[in-house]
Formats: sequence, structure tokens, C-alpha cells
Amino acid sequence: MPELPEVETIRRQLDVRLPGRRIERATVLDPKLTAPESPQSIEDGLGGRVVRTVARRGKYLSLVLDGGDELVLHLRMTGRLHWRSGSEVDERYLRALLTFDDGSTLTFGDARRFGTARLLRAGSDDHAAYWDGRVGVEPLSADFTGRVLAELLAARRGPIKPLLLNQALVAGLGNMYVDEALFAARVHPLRVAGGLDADETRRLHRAIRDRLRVAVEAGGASIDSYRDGLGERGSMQGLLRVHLRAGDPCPRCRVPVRKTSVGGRGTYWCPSCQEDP
DNA sequence: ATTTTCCCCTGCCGGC
DNA sequence: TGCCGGCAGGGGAAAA
Repeated sequence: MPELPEVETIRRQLDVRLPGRRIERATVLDPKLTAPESPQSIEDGLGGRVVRTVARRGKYLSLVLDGGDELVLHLRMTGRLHWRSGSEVDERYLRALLTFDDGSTLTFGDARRFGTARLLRAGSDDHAAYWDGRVGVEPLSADFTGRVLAELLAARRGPIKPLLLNQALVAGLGNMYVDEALFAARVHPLRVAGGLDADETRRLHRAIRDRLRVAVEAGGASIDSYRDGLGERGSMQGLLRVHLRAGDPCPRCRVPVRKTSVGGRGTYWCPSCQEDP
């Protein structure tokens, strides 16, 4: 599933290719992608525009256009963005297509059709209305300090894992990297968030940043449908320590990794390293 | 106010 | 071999 490292990998690839290119034509094949706005309206809004930069907020990817309009994309579960230098498009689950003035193309493929595309217009309240309260602190930014994490956890009575999955608090963590970060920090996923002591909070803060950095460096994890912006696999899947590894020996203590359900999400952890709450 | 449940959608996998 | 139920999960709305 595309989480922060996967989306950041795609962003970096697109940000050295798209800026300066003009969108010759936009085609939206699935009306659900742009709803409630119509495909026609989005196509008209994109045609002829030049991409200025490619940005990311949490798991959201934005093509910032000349004039300040912003095409916001979310890949959700199975979305894929694939840039090609030519117009030969081989995409099984194609939902949208951008053709640039030099003949290159960007496709949005998405087997399960959960992904979304919105066009935020400059000079309207689109930007504020869309972003307000949607995403919290960027975990790889300088803003995300140990103190900030401690403040987010303070007085929270719910378990730590669902809290870390809340995009409005920390932006970009998903099921996979939360499992990996909690393991690295030796914190059980069901611990009450506000009950972590100072040392545990500090370990968790470091673990989140470390795991995300390593994953970005590895180009993301291709555990199922994820491919990067050029259609290639990442290599983080081989570096996962507990996620999807039920029954395998814990890399730290050799006790078999276990799987349970937390907040309705498949959750992997080491019963020895991550003490019961 | 915060936390939990449900739903969207389709490929895949195990069981029979 | 083929059918079928269950599972996967990001996020947002609805319910608790």
C-alpha cells in the first residue's frame, strides 16, 4: 500500500520530469475518480496547463500548475502513477491519463478504484477547504520533534496504533510503517497512547523517522501492487521486520512474530520485544 | 469530544 | 477445475 515513503518516491521521480511540461490533453475514464466534480470539468481545467512542481503532503501527491491551481491525487490502496517518455500506454486498470506536449504520458491506474483526484482552484477557498484539518505534522520534517509527539500523545486514552494511523495528527503513516515503527521502538500496538513514558516516547519518535527514512532510501515497499513512478518495484519489502511476517523469528530475539487485529487492521508484533500493555 | 464501526471496490487465496 | 466466502486496508462519514 502506498504510504509516505512510496508516495515520496513517486514525487521525487515526477518532480524531475514533469515541471515545465505542458498538459496537452487530460482524459478521465472513471467518473468516480473526480467525483463530485465531473470528468469534463477536470479535463477542461487541466488542458493547456504547465506543471510547476510536484509536492506531497502525507500520502497526498499534488501537481502544482502555473497560476496556482493544484491537482491533488491520492492512491489509497491500489493506485499507481506511471510516467512514460512515450505515448504507448500499457495500463490494465487505467482511470485517467495526462498527455504532455512532448509526447510523454502520466497514467493513473487503480484496480480497486479507491483513489481520488481533485482540482483545487487558485483564488477560491478550495485550498483551505480541502486541506484544513486533513493532514497533521510531516514526520520527516523538522517540525516533528520528540516534544511534538509527546504533546500529541498526552491525555489520549486510545491505543497507540490507531492514533498513529490518524492522518490529522501525523501525516503519512499507514498500517505497514506503524507496525515497523512500533516494533523498532519496542512498544506494543495496544498500549494506551497517553501512557507512554518519556523514554518510550523518545524511542517511538526516533523509530518513526528512522523507518520512514530507510523506506524512502529503499524506494518504498512493493508488497503487492505498489510500483514507483516509472513502473519499477521498491526494495523495502525485504527490509520489513515484522509486517506480513507472522510465524517468522523476530530479528531481535527469535521468538515467532505474531499477528492480531487492532482497530480492524492486521497487526504484526513480537510478543517478547513488545511487552503486553 | 473523542473513539469505534461501517462502507467503498476488486483481486486474491484457501477451502471444499 | 471451479465456485464462494472471507480478507485486505486508506480515509471519510456515520454511529456510539
